Amino acid sequence: MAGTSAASSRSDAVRNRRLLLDAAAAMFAEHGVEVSIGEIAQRAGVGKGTVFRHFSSKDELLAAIMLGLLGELNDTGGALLAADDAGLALRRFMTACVETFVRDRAFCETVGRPSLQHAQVREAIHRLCEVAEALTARARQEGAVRPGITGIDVVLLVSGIQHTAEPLLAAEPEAWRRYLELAIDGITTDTGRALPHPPPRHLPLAETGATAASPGAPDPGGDPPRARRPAP
Amino acid sequence: MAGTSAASSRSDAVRNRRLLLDAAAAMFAEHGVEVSIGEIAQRAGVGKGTVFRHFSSKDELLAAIMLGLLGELNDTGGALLAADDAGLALRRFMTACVETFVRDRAFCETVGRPSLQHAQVREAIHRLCEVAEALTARARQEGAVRPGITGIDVVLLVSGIQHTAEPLLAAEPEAWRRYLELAIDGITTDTGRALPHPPPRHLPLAETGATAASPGAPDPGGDPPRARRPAP
Amino acid sequence: MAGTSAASSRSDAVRNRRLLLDAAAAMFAEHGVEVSIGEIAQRAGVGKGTVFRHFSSKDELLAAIMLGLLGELNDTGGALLAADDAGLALRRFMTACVETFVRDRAFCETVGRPSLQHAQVREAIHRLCEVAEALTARARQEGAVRPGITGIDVVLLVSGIQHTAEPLLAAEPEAWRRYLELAIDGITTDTGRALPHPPPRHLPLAETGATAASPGAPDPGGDPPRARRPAP
Amino acid sequence: MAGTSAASSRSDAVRNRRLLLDAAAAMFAEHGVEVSIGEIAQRAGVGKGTVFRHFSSKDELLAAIMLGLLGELNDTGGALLAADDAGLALRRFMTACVETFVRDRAFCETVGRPSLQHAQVREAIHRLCEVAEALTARARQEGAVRPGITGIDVVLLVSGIQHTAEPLLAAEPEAWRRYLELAIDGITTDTGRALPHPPPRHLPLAETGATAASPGAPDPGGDPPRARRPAP
DNA sequence: CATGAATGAGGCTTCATTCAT
DNA sequence: CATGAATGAAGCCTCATTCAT
Repeated sequence: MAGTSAASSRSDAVRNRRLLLDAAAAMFAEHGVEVSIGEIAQRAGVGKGTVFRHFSSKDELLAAIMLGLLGELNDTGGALLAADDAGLALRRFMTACVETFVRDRAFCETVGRPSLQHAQVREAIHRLCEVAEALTARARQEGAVRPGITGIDVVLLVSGIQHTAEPLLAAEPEAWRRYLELAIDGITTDTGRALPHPPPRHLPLAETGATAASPGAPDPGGDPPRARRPAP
Repeated sequence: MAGTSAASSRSDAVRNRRLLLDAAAAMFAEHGVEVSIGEIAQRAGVGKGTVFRHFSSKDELLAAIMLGLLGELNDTGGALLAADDAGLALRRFMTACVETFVRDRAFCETVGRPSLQHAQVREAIHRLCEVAEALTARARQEGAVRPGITGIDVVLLVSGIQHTAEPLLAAEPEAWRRYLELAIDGITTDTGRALPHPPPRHLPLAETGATAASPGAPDPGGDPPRARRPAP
Repeated sequence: MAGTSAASSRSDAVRNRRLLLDAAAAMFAEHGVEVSIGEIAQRAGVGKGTVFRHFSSKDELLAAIMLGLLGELNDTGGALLAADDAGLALRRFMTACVETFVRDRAFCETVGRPSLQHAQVREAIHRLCEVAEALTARARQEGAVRPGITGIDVVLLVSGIQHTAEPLLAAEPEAWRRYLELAIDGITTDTGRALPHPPPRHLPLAETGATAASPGAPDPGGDPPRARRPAP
Repeated sequence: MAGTSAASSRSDAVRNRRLLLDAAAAMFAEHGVEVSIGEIAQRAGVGKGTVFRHFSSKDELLAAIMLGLLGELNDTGGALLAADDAGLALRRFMTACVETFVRDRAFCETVGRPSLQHAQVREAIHRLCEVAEALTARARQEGAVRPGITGIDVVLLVSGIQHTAEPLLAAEPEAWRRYLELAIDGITTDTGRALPHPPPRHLPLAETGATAASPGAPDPGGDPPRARRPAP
């Protein structure tokens, strides 16, 4: 019903997109990926249809938020490459990463999982690993981390740190610092002994049918590759 | 007691119960707690109703599986208390824990989360923390772990290790050993510096209002305690 | 598994039937016809299958109980036919009826409803109406009830009295006496004015396909004939 | 408020809501509260989900219908308070009530039962009792009803009248008039004898623990308060 | 004969997504 | 463009009845 005059459709849309991203970011952060589109729309003060006008699916919306956060981390990491103290830079990068994880439930559920369907998110995670690798390499050369530690290790660790601290966070929001410190100690101290498993070369990010899976056999039972356990 | 009940004596029922537990264990392990009762029943080769004959709800079934796994770990930990080398005993306990986590997606989603509704599971986790504390205390006295590390730290860490390695496991099922080693190095090496956050006193396990819930924080709107981030 | 010797199968069965009838009577009385077979079996201390050995369906079991109660009322009514004071006899019959209704939730839900499928129950209700008619006729002749009141009226009224008092019974178990008195006053006092609707000739008891309904058209949408209400 | 909400403004939604209410009213009237949401949706020609868009649960839908009917009766009663002939006004009120009961199976199953969970429905029934009391009081002063008859008596009686006539209604839709007349005669004629039970003070409407529930009777095992009969 | 295990249809409810207004 | 109404698949759970032990 037209409504308040011949509204400036363009700027309205821009504003709505902003409202939507903010609302979705907050809701995903608080409630995780399971939050319903309806709740996000309500928080944004728009209709549910508007969500789908701006984002073709819930996954796209989620991806947009995640890309924003990943972008921030990539920027942070990039800036830290210019720091003098490589060890401190790495520590700051890891701190920034854990803070992001700790703040955002959906980020935890999305990043570092092999079930990532979204190409751009995979790409951004890949870049994050590269940034982490660059920072780690500098720290390695400086002797600030033990040999064999890679950027992927670092990215995986920050995700794990959040998970470690998770049960405590409601009562003690800063508890993650304890486990970050432990992890940094773990990758810093050179015990002389080699780690029992070679460093990961790359982060395997699931693809629905890319290289290996022939399109004719799309894994009908389909599921994120996980779990073994032989029948007992 | 509820649901799990005593013995069903009849041989076919026992067999079906076994089939059911195995199927549920496998499905929960592979697909996590979200797997549907229908799929479990199908895998077990029984009707949906049969699941509910043996377990009064999906939660009871899940709890039965989780209690089994937690029981195994508790037994393992208990046995290791008799070992000579306390440091090695702790390592073996942590290894056993991570192996369980790594094998079982639902275990990861259930244990160490603050949203545990099931009293017996909470109790078993509590016992796991006590076993971990006993093992850790011995290792601490022996100097095998740095001061201030507690059993709860250990339990939280093994959960985090699984999470850290998770993206690699499909391609490299033993990758968790790398991160377990890092974590053990982290809690072993005494850097002299104190950790930035005091050790956790207890694992906060959600309760609907039972014993511990302070009357001042009734959380009426109810939600898994999680997430910060004020509205932007 | 034979068990405790070569049990006297005959007397066992008799005993079980008794246990079952008592348990079913109590459960139907307390919880109404919706009570589950499982609960009845449990209360009787027998297996669910035993219920179906003795009664081919839940309806048969229900009918057996109802027939017992109806039989008692018929006997009571029959005995009262020999009483001197016909008015008092009728009052006593009605009192006995209401007491039965008030004691038994399933009796209320079953008797006097047009949805009675069970031939023997229909027959017993029919007999109850005849007994009521005999008592009423005597009272009418004696001038103890106004003209035009029939046995069917009486049977319908006692059912209605229970229903009237129902909401009060939990708090005041004897409240039905108030409404029984009102009803008796209603059928006793001759106002001189004729009642606005002719006395019912017979109690229409539903049949699933007896006389009218051709077996080829078994009322597929099937439902107790009830309710009109044109679209408003 | 809940569920029913304000206006839906959009014309198709309004139309569907209307269709839904009509369909639900008809189905509840015909088949009682046990009718399934699926059947209601089908009758309305909408999807099952649409029902839940308009009403947050089956209970809310039922309550909406019941509140409508109770509202009509309350309005009718209120208007009759202005009538000259208080006795006639009461008769007309009772007639309107019975007509509503007789038309609607769910209304019978809902109103006057102690198992009412819905606060607004309880409230509306309470108001109905007040209206009935006002009408009855006027009739009492006028000598049109015998002493001691209350509004609650009247409300209970109309419910009982429906129940009395129920078995006849399919064959003789107006048969209730006979029993209404009897009931009116019962409460009109002053026999001089006091009724055997004191008039009900209030209609006990089940509450989960709200206002009136005496702390001494918390009914922990929970069950619709009903049934006596000790275990045999 | 008795048991209680298994079945499976059917009920309520949620939610991503589509589409008429 | 925005809206929010409609959809329908899917999930959990109950229970009368059948049947292997």
